[in-house]
This record gives sequence, structure tokens and C-alpha cells, in this order.
Amino acid sequence: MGALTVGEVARESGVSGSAVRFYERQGLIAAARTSGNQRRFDSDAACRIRVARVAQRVGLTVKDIRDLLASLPPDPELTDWEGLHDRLTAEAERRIRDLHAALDDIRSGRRLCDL
Amino acid sequence: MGALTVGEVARESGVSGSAVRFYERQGLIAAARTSGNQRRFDSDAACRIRVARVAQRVGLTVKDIRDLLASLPPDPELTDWEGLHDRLTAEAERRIRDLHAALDDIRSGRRLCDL
DNA sequence: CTAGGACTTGAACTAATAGTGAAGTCAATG
DNA sequence: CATTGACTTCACTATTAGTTCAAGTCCTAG
Repeated sequence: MGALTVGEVARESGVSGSAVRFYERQGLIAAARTSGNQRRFDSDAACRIRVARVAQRVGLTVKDIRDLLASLPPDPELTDWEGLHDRLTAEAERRIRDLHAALDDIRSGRRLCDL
Repeated sequence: MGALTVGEVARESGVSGSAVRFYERQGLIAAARTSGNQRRFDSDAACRIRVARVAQRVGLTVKDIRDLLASLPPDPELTDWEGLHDRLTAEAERRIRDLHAALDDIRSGRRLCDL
């Protein structure tokens, strides 16, 4: 089961085929090649893409997500996923803090003008 | 005091002159024109730009901010500013909720893969 | 063995976002 | 009245996240 085509990964992860190729170009996922030069992914790939979609909701760019996923070894253990999970959580919390800071700045001036 | 040039507004609001012109094009601020076709703003403009910068921190686009500022009458009262303030606050809170929802989705799966 | 659907490449394209820069024109001062 | 900084518009930049295209190749079922 470690031999999915672009189309299969696309279906499993819910993105388009062109997006799958884009993510490979950007280094989010890795592919082996057949003798005929076609990409073959293992099931890990769809997984990484799902993580990437969550990370996008948090506000990370594709570049950020590449760096995030770079810490995942091939064939990751549960603890690897947990580390990634923790980093993603920390990032989401950081963004929430930034928004709270903006809110505080808004609240602190009686008129926004005076900010 | 209702006759600031682009440069004066830029200095007062802390953005570049080109940004001031950009904001006028986008409808965030309004300008009168001299006989020589130069823009003349009233002091309200710098104020609006300061609001716009806060709104950007919240994550609003220039287009969003135009819509937000559209509710401000020329020569706004305190209550007008307060209404705007409330909308901006609500928007920030909405974004915080979205991030929390993403966080919950992250947390709910033991592995991000299963999301 | 062959038809046709899925795949390959690279490059160009899209569309939004948020401005910046160049080339030329205007305005206020010494 | 000339200089100089500020102003004008239009075109352009850069980034982000892909999509689309053309022309060609692969692979699997019949």
C-alpha cells in the first residue's frame, strides 16, 4: 500500500491533482518515481496533506508548512506527530495572543483615533 | 485645519505617501482637490488610517476595511467611532474563535492524520 | 496489442493583496 | 522666477497558492 499515484493521493486527501504536484514541488511531500517517471507516494503523503490543510487554517503559508513538516521523519512515530502537533498548537496560540493584543489596543483607546 | 496634503497625512498617520494615495484609491479616505489637482484631506483622514492599521492587525483586508469605514459618516461623532470599534472587536473575536476551532480540531485527533 | 484514461513536464497564466517606482507636473519660498 | 520638495498618474513589483495548457508518455483492461 505504499504506492499511491497522484490521483489516489488527491482523492484521499481531498485536494486536486495539481495541488498534490504543487505540494511535492514545494517539499511538503516526497515521491518515489516509477521506471516511467511517474510519482508514487506512500500513504503518509495524504496524511501530511491533511496536516497541511489544518496548518493553513491556522494561517501558516505553504513555506511555513514545509518547515513544519520537515521535522517529520519518513515513517514517523506517534511522538513525531505529537511534536508537530505541539508546534502547530503553539503557533495557533501565538496567533490568538496577537489578536488579543490587537483587541486590547482597540479597547484601550476611547476612540480608535487615539491609538 | 481641514487641508492636509498627502505628505502631511502620511506623517500624521505613519504610512508612506504612496500608501495614502493607495488608501484614497481604495476608498478608505476621501480627498478634495485643489485647482492644481492635488489632494487635500481633513484631519479625519489620518484618524481613519490609524484605524485601518489596527484593522489590518486583526486580519482585515483593505477591501474589508473600506466596508468598515464606509459606515463612518464624514465628521463622525463619538458614537460612530464606538460602533466601528464594536464591529472591529467582534471581528477580532470571530477570528479568535476560528483559531480556537482549528486548535480543537488539532487536539481532537490523537494524530493529525486522522483529522 | 491497442485504446484510452491517468500520468508526465515546464511554462504561462490567474487572481487577489498591498503597495512602490518612474517620469513628468505643481506649488510655495527665497 | 527658479528651485526643490511634494504632487500626479500609470505601470509595475512581489508574494501566495495554486490552475491550465500543450504535447507527449505510461499503464492496465479487454
